[in-house]
Amino acid sequence: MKMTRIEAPDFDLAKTLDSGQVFHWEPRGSGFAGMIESQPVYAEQRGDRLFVSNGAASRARRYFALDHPLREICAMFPHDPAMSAAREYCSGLRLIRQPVWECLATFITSSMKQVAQIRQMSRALRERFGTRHILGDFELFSFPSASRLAEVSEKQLRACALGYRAKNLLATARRVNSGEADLDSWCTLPDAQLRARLCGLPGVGAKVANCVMLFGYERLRAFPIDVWIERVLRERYFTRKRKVTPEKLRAFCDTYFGEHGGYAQQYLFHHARKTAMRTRKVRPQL
DNA sequence: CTCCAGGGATGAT
DNA sequence: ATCATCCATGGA
Repeated sequence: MKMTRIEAPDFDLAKTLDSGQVFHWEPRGSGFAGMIESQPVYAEQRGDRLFVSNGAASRARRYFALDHPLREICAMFPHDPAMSAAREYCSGLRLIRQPVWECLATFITSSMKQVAQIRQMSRALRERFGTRHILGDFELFSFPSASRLAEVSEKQLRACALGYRAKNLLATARRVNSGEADLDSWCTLPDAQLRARLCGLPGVGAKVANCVMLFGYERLRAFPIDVWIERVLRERYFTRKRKVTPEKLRAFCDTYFGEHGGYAQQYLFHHARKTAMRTRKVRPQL
């Protein structure tokens, strides 16, 4: 396969794709294969260089946010023990610029699911309702558009293991398809209004809205609070304090972590999740 | 087997 | 305004 070389300092492709922000990239050869918008892409990292299949360089640079000043962003994180450990563990992790609909739909399916299951649902939706592409020896499927999903049945979505999420995804797809929810035009809204619009969609609450703002709309201040982050906050920032209400957590996150709070959040999330997985493997009991 | 997962909507206090 | 419950599914 013909490849194009991209300079990619301060970037870790594998870590970025394994950090729970995007769910469809799969290991192939010595790299990864996935879709960027409607283009099939193979990407492989060698040191500070990223090699991508021909014709994908421009999209890849933007998708992987290689223009984010990562060193400066990390330097602006708060300096506390939890944050420092996460910063060191997650070096090279970047926040991807995802297509908004794909991001929204995927995170509607994410509620009360593990990352491995979100990947399975994403794959099922793509294979059944997306468009098939061939790239060398690889077969890839685009994420189905809102108009495509708007015409399938709830039963078909449940067959993708969506469970109770099927109804929400279908209802949101129909609102987007009808134009009642114009995701593209929302990119000019200030954070609070964008969040309010997103939360008006079926299956979208504060957590999913913040994920879509962060991963889809590039609102780097958005700070999703899920079960992992809440655990980190209670254990590392609110140690031995009673009456830590959701509002207190929210207020703390929105002020303490600053301008790039979403980056800080992703680093804390990835660090917590990966270290927990490791200790479970090493110590099965207890 | 039990417990839990990148939660949200709804109805009861 | 908080709080409890239910919602499907499968990994660990």
